[in-house]
Amino acid sequence: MLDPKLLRGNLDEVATKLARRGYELDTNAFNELEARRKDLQIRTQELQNKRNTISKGIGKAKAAGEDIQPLLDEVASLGDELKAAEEQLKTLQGELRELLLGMPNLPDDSVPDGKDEADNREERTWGEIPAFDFEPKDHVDLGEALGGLDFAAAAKLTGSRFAVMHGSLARLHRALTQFMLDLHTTEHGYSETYVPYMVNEASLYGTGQLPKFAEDLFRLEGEQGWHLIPTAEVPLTNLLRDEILEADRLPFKVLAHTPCFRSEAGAYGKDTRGMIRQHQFDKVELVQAVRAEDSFDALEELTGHAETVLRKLELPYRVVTLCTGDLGFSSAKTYDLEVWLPGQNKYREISSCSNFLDFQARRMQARWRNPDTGKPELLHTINGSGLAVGRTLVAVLENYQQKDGSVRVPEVLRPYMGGMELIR
RNA sequence: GGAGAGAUGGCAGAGCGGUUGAAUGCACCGGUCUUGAAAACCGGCAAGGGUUAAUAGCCCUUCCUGGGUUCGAAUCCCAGUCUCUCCGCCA
Repeated sequence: MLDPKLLRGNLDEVATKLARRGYELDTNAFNELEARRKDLQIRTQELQNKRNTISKGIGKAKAAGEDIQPLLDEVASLGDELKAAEEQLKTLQGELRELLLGMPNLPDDSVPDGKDEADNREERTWGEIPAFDFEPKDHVDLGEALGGLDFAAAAKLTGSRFAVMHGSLARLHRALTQFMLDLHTTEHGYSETYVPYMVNEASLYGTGQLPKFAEDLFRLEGEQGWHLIPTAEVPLTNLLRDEILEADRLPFKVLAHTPCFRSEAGAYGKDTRGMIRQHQFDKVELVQAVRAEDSFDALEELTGHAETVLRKLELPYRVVTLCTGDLGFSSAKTYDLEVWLPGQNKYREISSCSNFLDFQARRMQARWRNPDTGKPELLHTINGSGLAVGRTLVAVLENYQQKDGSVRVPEVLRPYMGGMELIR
């Protein structure tokens, strides 16, 4: 959520920045709504003040044994007007809040303008794109031939966009997860965390999935309003909701390995083959919360942590800065890590690292106490995948494949695979 | 699932329908004392919002959440959430 004070004071500037990402802010409508809010709020609070003053007077008069009837008469006339004003104010503030909750974050100045992923800016590439002396297969052909990937079984058990893994590939999936967890906890300073895979609506409002993106989520039946998590970002970041951290707890760095559940509404026909786009996939998620002035450094650092996974796995990748049109709702700046997939002959997203500034923190009142002032200040939140496990498995299969259809095991994974060097 | 108890400031813990945003203790911050520290003593110390140039004043809201009663609710009523204890069931 954007700072309401920023909107009041710099509306045109905010509108200009929002326009960069294709969000049209009706400044006249906002101004009109805001003017009404101001009037109504001032009037309501005046009435409340009057009522409070008289009521206290009644208490005193009664204690002194005086006649309270004149005071009762005076306050009686207030009643209806106050009630009406309070109700109107509540409605109006609800409208303003809805508007604010539906407004995306402002893109950082360093974010390139653009319409879609074609306008993203490549920052750097790493690794050699492998040259094969045979026609490389994609992960589906490789996995099915190895007997480790079974999409037909998954379709029978559940439906499309699910996977069943067997044997060495299932183990490779687990090995990748363990490798990532160990790397980030021992070398990058994240605290391993176990979280619920279902969250309530307040948590989803906090990170920005609600109210606008309900159709992307799986909602469970029942009164509670629980949803399956689309990413561990939701439970991890919401650990800080309604909290005030002491300064010595910063930077706050946590990580979790969880399954992620996405309805993929609106993705019909997209990436229908294989494991690229599933309703359920595993991910190791990195989350940081830091002081405002540290957040862009933290974004670089966290992106580097995700890159380290790819480097240690020796998978070629590139880093792109998402353009304004491709930027996620809550993010001010996002780097995508795209891994090279020989089966598709292109780079595909495998991690997304974002700085949300105080956008999420304001929604969830996540603060830290500045010892210099003694006052709470909003945190800045940063997160990124480190990495999406399923897509990493795809990348390993396709980049490490051999002519005979076997797959070499990356060096760093061998300890997690009981020393196995080759999957055949 | 059944029965009972509870939810108050960073923590512990008082609180009669009326000058209670809330006693007291601990923690924390500042000061006095001290070579320094501790102790002792003095003072300060919730959050969110509005107004405003203001991080100054003033005002509003908040004692789990949402309704209600009342001139006035932390205190009374209703519904819900969560925690604890006992019983049942269970990985």
